[in-house]
Amino acid sequence: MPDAAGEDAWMPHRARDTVTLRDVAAEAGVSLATASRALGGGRSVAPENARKVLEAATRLRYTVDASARAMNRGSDAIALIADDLATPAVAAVVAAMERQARTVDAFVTVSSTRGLPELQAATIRNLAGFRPRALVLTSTRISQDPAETRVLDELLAFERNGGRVILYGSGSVHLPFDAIAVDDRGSARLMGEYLARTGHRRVIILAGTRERAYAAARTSGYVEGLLAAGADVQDIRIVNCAVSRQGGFDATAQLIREGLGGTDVLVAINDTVAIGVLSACRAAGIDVPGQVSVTGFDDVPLARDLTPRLTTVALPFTEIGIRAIEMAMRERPSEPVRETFRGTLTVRGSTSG
Amino acid sequence: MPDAAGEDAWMPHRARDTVTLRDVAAEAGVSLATASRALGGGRSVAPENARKVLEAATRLRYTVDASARAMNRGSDAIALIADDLATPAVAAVVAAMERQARTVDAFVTVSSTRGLPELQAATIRNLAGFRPRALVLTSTRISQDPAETRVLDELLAFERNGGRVILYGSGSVHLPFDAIAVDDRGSARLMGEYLARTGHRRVIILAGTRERAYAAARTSGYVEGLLAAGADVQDIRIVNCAVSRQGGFDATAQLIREGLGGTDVLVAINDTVAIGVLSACRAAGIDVPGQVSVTGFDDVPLARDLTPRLTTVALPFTEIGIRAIEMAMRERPSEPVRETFRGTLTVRGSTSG
DNA sequence: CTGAAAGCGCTTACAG
DNA sequence: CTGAAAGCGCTTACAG
Repeated sequence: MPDAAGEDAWMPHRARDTVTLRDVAAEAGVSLATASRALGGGRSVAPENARKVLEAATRLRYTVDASARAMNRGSDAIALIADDLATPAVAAVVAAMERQARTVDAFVTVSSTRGLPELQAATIRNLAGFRPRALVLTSTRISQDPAETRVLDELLAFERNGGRVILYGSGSVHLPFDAIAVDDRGSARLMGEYLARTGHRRVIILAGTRERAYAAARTSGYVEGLLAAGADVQDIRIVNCAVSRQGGFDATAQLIREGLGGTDVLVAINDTVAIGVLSACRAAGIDVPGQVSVTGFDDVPLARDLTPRLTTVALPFTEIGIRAIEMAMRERPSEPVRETFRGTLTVRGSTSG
Repeated sequence: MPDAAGEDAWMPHRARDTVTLRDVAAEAGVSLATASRALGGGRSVAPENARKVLEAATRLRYTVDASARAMNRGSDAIALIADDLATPAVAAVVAAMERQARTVDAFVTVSSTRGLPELQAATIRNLAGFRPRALVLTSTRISQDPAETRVLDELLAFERNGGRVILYGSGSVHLPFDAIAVDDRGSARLMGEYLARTGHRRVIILAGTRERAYAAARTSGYVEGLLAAGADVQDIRIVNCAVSRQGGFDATAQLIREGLGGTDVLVAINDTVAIGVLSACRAAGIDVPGQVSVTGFDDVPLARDLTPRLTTVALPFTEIGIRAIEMAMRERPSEPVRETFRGTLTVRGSTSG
């Protein structure tokens, strides 16, 4: 601590330079190397010395400088880049990642990009500067934007420099990185089959919008399942809507105005839309599931708290978060690994039958 | 690049060592120092050389090592620690912070702690290791937990080591750090006055729970305003509820079951609770604002999309985010600075009068 | 404007 | 098990 006035050491309330490993070593009466080993790897240090160092460290409130450490042994940070952190599904995955990371001495950092390719690329580049162990990218937005290739470039550059890249989401199937995917189609199919099996025949699918990566897959899955279990393609109607509570509300209100006719079920592209659907039904005095069933997809925490409780397809967010960390922590495999999760049909109160 | 087989340079698909500033300098035919200056400060470099360096850097896809840079000139990261990132109010502040940070070449990192003091302390410690420029802590949870003092200790230690600490939220008024506060009481008072002025006399306040730092202040403010504008204390009822959509829903459903009597308005502690209140009213066929008015607090983005649109107190989240960054970027003032924001009464469709 | 050199705070072969 | 020394990738006085 290069301090002109030695007196400063006695004035704990004055701002001072950071306490450094050198200070700890001095305080403990050992060499820098020993202090480092005692706090770091824990490799071969006399118990007596280890104790002295630990004590000195806590006495001095020493915190290792993560930058300096990262320069030598690599970072233990894992950076997640998502469109929007306030989405329940993303929040669930993040929570699981954080929990899992703690068990392997890693550290999760999150950033959001609103799904904008330029911002994604810039964020990757920024984060890459920290040389994190891995970058986990998840996006529900599809785009043919030229900026998209910049995203790919940045990812490749990061990997070339030794970082791990993990993709999560149904897009980007063709990219040369480890990936965690959700079998949206197969999962949605389970819902379609269940609905047709329980007598739902006239179906309206609130399919979201094309720029959502999962929209087409889920919609196809719904239709497939319905047909496979006996529904008639003539009785299935597909309606687009904004992917939000409000989008579900508006689309449903509109449908109600036009007349729901003999519709048996409103199948939403995800839980958030389904919540809007339920609100619109309630607002119009339509009983769910008495007059019409409603279903979602995701099983966000809120889904089981709604009235009625929402029948949906539960995605294993916790496992996904855990797996993402595991992939991030292991060496890069020779071939990209792709792991697919399927959802579980979760029947609750919003469907009849 | 210490590479045994020089041939590797010709095999772009093989993983290689990170490209370093030394490589850029060599490629540009200048010294390390000049390369550093051209990319870093921009201080005094011949235009010709600057161009060469920039070109070499992009050609080599060079990214500065943030750790190495941080060791020399300090980090440009600002770390936000919140209870829960998926809260709309927090999300709004984070978005504003990120945007503002970009304008000052800073970088926002976020972490969540579920409001648990142990996790808060551990997170502060972890992040402190990265020597970020500042730590912005926001928590809505109050606790007399002994672990709370560990939080304080970590914060002090971080500051002692030269970091900036910014608190945001109505708790922790007494702590010796720069703070951004919301005048919950004064803001709520505006709502109370408005309601009494527009003829609302029989009032039920859905006051949340005690462990929310802002609950008591807002409730007091509501009452104060109501009384100031002519309401009778006898006609004001305070009901606790969980601070969530479901909490608002349940409490309201219960009230409806007991009979709302001549209640003129249901005053929620925040918008999220108000959303639950609206749902419960809708479910019970109670017209808002025809039969009863409903109000919130925060003005989350969703508030204006509800049916009816929610009358609420708008908090200036964008300004708060901007201010937080500004405070984080400037030198520590000799005395802690405390800045208070007041909300704006925002009348929309959910109140009569 | 430029370069050689010292130094940021750590970790880790290397030789005891 | 331990310490002196080299080195991680940068930045920044210091002397031209």
